[in-house]
Amino acid sequence: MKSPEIRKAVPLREQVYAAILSQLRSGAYSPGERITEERVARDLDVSRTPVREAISQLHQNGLLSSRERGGYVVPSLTVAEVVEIFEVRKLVEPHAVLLATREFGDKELAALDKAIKQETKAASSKNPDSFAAANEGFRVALFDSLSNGTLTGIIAQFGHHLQFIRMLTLKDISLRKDIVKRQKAIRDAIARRDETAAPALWEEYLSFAQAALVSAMEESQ
Amino acid sequence: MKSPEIRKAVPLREQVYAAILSQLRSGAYSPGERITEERVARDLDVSRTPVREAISQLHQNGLLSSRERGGYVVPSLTVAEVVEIFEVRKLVEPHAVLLATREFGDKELAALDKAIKQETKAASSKNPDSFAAANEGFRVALFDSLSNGTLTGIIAQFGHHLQFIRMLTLKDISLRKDIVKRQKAIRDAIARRDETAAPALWEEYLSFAQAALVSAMEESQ
DNA sequence: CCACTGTTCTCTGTATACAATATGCGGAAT
DNA sequence: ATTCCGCATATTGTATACAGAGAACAGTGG
Repeated sequence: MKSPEIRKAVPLREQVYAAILSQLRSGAYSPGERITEERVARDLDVSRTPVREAISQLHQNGLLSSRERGGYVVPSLTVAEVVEIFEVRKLVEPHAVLLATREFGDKELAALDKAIKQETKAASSKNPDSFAAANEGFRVALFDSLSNGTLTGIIAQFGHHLQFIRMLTLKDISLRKDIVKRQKAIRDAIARRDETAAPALWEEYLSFAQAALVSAMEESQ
Repeated sequence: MKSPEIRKAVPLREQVYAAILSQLRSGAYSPGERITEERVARDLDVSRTPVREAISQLHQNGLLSSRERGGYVVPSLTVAEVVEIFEVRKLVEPHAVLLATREFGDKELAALDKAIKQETKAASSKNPDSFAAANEGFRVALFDSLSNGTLTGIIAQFGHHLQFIRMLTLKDISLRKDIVKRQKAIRDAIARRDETAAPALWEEYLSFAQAALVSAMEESQ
């Protein structure tokens, strides 16, 4: 028997996906800029084929806009679109939290606690990246293990967009602390199986996050 | 000036997508069967490249399941999954109907009427295909022109699944007539801008459709 | 100086070739 | 007879080659 190495070679297309995504988040491409397969392929020193597949998936996930006659461009998210996303999140995610209050056991609560601990640790850091990662970890811990797979799939889609827009607000340290406080309250409501409070708290949290995001976007104009 | 011909060549990948989809719906592939790129490519007499892209999109839309070590298989929809989908639809679509009551003008109502007329015509036909198409037309007329693009995108995703499961129930002619009656009532509620009745009627309709579907699936076991 | 047109160049869409890996079968050894 | 090993094959992943559509641009005629 071979040693328990990583038997699963990571497909190039996924590495390319991650690479483009990280470049998008870091702002290496500016909104409206055209993304060409050839250039990405040269930059990453792979052939066009995996690049093409990665770009296609990015597009399916809403992280790249398609041009009229083929090709893709970096999307620019408007305030109106952010509001749209949050409207839908408020429709869907509170119900997911309700499921969590019904379904979560010790293991899931522990995952939540772990994410909250990481957020707490990262809350005062100068660089918001680690907090953003912990924040995403909380989302995953909360939504990814629910029984309704269709629901988790849709919520995961929002996550793709969030990777983009989250960074706009998380520079503010007092805001981060507020987020952690709210998430702790939600965790406790889930722990005591409070089917009324937990979804309501999450909806409040969404409204709060939406307001912070919108004002941050309007300022940065 | 040139004549207004169709300047937009339909990409092969989209033709392939449509071809596979139609074969899936017609039951040419049985659930659990493996789909190989080469076979589809041979059948349609194109190269593997567009086939590969079409299959990838089918998978992203949930119409093909991925296997553990690469490859795809025809998914088999269980009753539990159908219930999941309808749970989420009931969460999202009534709100979309609410938007419709606020936003629809004469043009959108006319589109609804046209779809209802086509459904009426097809209601008594022996073969359910034309009714299924008209039913999808109603969905498009109702949901595709709303202001919240994120919402319409998510609802469109459900449509992909519906293409599969709709056929299970539409053989029943009296059921079709019931559907048309309900959709007329919803159209009227939207026309008189009844923001309470229209979403509620749509939710009832969903519960009704869900029940019909579940019992049809349990019978066909 | 402006408009038109032909050319060139860039980019995507599609095909094909090559590589790597799983899969299934058959034979040999115990 | 059964199990294990190895080989042949099937299938996906990646690279490269080729074709066609637009876009930019320069040159020419008005």
